[in-house]
Amino acid sequence: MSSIRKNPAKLSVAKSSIKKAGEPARRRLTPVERERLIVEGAVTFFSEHGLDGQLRDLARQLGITHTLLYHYFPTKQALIERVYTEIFEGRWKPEWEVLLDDKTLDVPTKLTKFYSDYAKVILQSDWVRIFVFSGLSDRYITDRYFALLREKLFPRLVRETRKYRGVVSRSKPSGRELELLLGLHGNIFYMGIRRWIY
Amino acid sequence: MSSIRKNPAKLSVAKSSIKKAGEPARRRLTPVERERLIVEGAVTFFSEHGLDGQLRDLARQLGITHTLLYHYFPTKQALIERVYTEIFEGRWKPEWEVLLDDKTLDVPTKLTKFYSDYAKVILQSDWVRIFVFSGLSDRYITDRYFALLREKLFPRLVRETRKYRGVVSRSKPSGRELELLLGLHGNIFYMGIRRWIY
DNA sequence: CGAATTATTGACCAACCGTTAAATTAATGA
DNA sequence: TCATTAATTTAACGGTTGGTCAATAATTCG
Repeated sequence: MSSIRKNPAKLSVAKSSIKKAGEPARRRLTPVERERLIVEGAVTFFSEHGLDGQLRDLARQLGITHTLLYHYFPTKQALIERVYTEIFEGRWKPEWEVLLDDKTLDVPTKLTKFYSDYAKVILQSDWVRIFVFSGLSDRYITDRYFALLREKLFPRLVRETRKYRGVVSRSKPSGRELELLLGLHGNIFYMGIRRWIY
Repeated sequence: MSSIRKNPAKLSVAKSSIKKAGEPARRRLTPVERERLIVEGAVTFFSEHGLDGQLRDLARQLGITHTLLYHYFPTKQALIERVYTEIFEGRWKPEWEVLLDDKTLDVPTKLTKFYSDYAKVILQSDWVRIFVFSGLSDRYITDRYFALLREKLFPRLVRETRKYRGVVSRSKPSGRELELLLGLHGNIFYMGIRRWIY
């Protein structure tokens, strides 16, 4: 694009006085505001361009220089980790756990309610695309998310489906049970793939 | 890793005579042999590292220099296109079309036979991963593959399912019919995702 | 208003990456 | 054995990329 690499030195003084009419007199945000903009912009950006997307492009899209990103996040990986907590932990609803633990509801009702709402959260472009991008590269995000599922979701689902089947065992999930859970989760997730990836 | 960037000049003469015992006396292959090795190596490499994988890494894995790749393929994109034809066109079996056109077999038999064999071809690590990698980036490969499906497969499947349902129309596939086909194809493909991506 | 604070930028670096051109050297045939 | 061919390597270039740091300027406050 631009073939100019180095500007003549000592242009800065003149520059501030020139200030083309079109330029919107850049405002200075508080750290909280700026960080918010960066994180939200990063979610969109990485979901479109993948986790290999370049910080300079992200910065340009945000209307800032890429060096400013380093004022808020020490490394690119740190920014990516923040994106993870924003999307995958931030959109996790603790009320799901409450719902599945509710002893006044019957199992089919609980599961239906849960999966309906869970699907709404998961079936979003940024969620699905970032998840797949990570699965294809270092799996940092997918592994962390499955750890979340294993801790907060799977035990409850195993307990509920056993209750429904009249099984009383409290032993670890069998291979078949895990298969069922992954399959269930996968079928929802696959709807996202079809919608957002091809 | 290696901090040495530039070797002292004029080492080449000495080098050939040194030739460490471990070095396997590099052989010179015919263009056909070498190209085979490159294409097969590229399939594995790109399926592991994505289409953004670096030619220098691919070359190192092949035991050659990356510039030699340019002796066989003018650009990186040309190599990727070759990988596409190798995997997605090369593994397409014309006998599938013959099978679906066979008028002596009933529809369920044909469809079962076809999908069983088709799944075997699709459910391979390199096939699935390269397909997804492409879907996430420029879609060059996925678009081309769906064009292949639209031309050689979908018309036959629409015809067969209509025959099975007793419908005689020869009109273009309805939205519901396309949905069915994509869903069928997608469910098989999703098994690959579960197995090879996360 | 003038000084202090700090959000933001410009310049720069080292490593990386696709690509090109020239030099080298293993194989072939006369 | 030696000249020819061409497979393969060495060298280098222009552009890109994550990251560093000193300089700049918008805002705040005494």
